[in-house]
Amino acid sequence: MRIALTSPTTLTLNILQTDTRAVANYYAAALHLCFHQIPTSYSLTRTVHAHMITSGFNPRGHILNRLIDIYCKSSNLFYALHLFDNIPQPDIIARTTLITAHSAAGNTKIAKEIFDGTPLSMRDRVCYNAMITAYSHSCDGNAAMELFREMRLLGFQPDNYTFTSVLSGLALIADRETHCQQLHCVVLKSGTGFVTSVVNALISVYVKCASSPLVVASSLMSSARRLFDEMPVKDELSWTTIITGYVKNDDLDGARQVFDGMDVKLVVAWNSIISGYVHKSFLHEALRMFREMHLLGIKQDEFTYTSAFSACSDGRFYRLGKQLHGYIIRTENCPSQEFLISVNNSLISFYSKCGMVDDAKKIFDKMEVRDLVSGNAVLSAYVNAGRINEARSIFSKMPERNLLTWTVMISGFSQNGFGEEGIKLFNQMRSNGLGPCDYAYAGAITSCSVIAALEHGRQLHAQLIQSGFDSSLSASNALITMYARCSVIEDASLVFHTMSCVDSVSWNAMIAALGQHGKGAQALELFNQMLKEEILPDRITFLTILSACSHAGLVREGRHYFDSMHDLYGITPGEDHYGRLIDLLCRAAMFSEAKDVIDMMPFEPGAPIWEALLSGCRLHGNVDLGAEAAERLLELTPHHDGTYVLLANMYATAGRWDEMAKVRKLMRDRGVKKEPGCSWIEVENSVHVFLVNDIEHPEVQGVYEYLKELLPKMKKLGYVPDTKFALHITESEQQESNLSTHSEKLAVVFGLLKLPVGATVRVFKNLRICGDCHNAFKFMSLVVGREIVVRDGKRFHHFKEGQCSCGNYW
DNA sequence: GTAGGGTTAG
Repeated sequence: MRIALTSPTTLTLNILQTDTRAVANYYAAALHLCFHQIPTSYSLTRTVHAHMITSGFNPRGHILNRLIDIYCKSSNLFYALHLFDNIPQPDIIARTTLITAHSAAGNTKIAKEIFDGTPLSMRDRVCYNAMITAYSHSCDGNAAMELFREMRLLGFQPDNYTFTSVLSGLALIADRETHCQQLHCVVLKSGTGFVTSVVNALISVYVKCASSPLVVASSLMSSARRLFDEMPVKDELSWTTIITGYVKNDDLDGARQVFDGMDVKLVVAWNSIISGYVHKSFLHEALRMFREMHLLGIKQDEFTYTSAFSACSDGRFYRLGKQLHGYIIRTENCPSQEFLISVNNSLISFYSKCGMVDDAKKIFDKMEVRDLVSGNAVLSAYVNAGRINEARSIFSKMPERNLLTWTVMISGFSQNGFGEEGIKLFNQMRSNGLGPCDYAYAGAITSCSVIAALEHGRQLHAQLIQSGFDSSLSASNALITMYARCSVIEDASLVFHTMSCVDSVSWNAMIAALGQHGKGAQALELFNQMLKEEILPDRITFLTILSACSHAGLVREGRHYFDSMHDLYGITPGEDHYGRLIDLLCRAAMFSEAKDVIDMMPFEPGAPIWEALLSGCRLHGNVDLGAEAAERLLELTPHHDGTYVLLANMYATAGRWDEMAKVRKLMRDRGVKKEPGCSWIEVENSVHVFLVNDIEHPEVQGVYEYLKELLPKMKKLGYVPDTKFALHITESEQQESNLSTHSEKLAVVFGLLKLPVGATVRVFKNLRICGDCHNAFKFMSLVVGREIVVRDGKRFHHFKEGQCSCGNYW
């Protein structure tokens, strides 16, 4: 008999004897050689196995087990299983081998079948260990825990392996303090409390349990720390487990303390701390450590770089990010594929977040190998830049998608006003078998608010509750806005007031809901309540507040809040805030004050400022100032059609028809498609157009006459509020008031009244139904005795018998 | 044991 290993993959087989015992020994030795070449020994093993078959040798017992083991370990489960199935009475070793192999291959179900098929009398500790590992591996912590209990009840003594597996399984379901402590006791009693791997696993359970929202993190982290401090032997894992534990529990000082005590600081530890600083937005500190690491000559890896780019995505560090990009290209001579994918992915997101979408796309295009994250990153780059068509095209070409991909696209649609497509995509995602997460729900709900699909929104709300996501902040915040935009402000309020925890987004949403419904005073009341509860207002809160003041004509209050923004809350007003302030002043016809604000602004006025001024001038027919604003606006954004429309309407409001005619000629010459002061009403594919401010237009004349007639009746029935309401019909009435009900809307009503009952009506354009308009519509429905339905791109309103409801329409 | 891709408010 001769066995020779001539090369790593060749085995010379030579059988000279027929003594079965000797043959068995011979094969055992051959398999021993194969075993030591796992995982590349597959063909070698096949040769030995084939040899057995041709020579009539029937492998049994430990030889068969070894063969199964090798097949399993060299990723050939198929052969292993085939062999196993032909064993009349497989012993515990064969079974355990297969359980381990199936578990490693991710097939817990088969592992469980084998385990369940193993008689109790045959089971041993190793077999239990294997099955517990299988459960932990498949993230089934409960099953792991249960089997651990069963094992102990049956009198098996757990060992290191048992504890490590059951602890790693338990880490998945760690949300109960008692669980950890019980297991801790068992570990101590078993005498394995000094084994490094077991203590590491125990620390890991404490750490994960501390991250659970249901427990007090600090005491669990202290237990973990005590375990760590008392460990007789610490390995790399011990250090990183405790450091990342602190980082995950937002205790960067704790992490830092342990980190500083490390003799040899591991790259993983650096990375973990740096990423912690980035997540907590301590960007300077993150970058400081990054630099320190670099100066100390520690080799930085893809994890370090991705955190660094994430820090640089803030915009303040754009140049640094660019430099780092160049540095990596220069110094990484032979980067691995993993390195390239990770770093490029983070570069895509870096460039995109700094507003350089095309640079982000360039990185994506240049990548030789991409993964799902690359696709998602470039998709969200386009979505955030509002380039929805490019996003759509990326989405359709993506070779694989996950929940995140769908969520990005759904919210991309909703953010860009494509509500129907958002809802459609959400449904498609579900029919593809992907369970929505709360972010996806938030996107779908926002889609509903975009098209005012109240009934659909209500259904989603119900499903949200059913699937247990109703505690989700983002979904609830989206619900507030959905109900508000569908004019069911009571439901918006109900969602807000029943939320178990709210954030500034929730407050902003609710304040905006009130402000948009003309309830300016209530909006301010809620804002003050927010301050009382010590929630810090942010930039958006102030935008909302300024709008609310503007709509309610609360000039003094608006100015006060504008000033307090900087003085009390340290928020520097941006151009958008100045825009709202100017809007506020102009609506109150305080033009010289508005002009003063523009002159004193710390930056050059841009398009939003001039636009606010122009709209104010349009409202009051302030032709001179308006013309100046329009001129500036046309210099800055020459292709923006809205400017022409505003300008034309301004002249119309002032009754300067010659100038208006000039603007309209200009519009025709420059190919502007929009009509000044128009509303479109589409009825079963035909479109009626009403030119509202063009007094000479016969349809508009009709509207004006009609409204003039109705106004006294409205006042009599109380549909006109006491103050600050005006139908935009006569010059004198306009001057009386700070506000104007958009005459476009009234034109729409006028048009609707002439339509057959039940006709499908879609109203395009940005016709927001403010509180005043609401009253006018209610009144119309009462007077003319028919239902009026308005879909204004944002909301859906159903007026009937002098009331408005927005339900039961979709 | 570490990273990179998401949401909601104007």
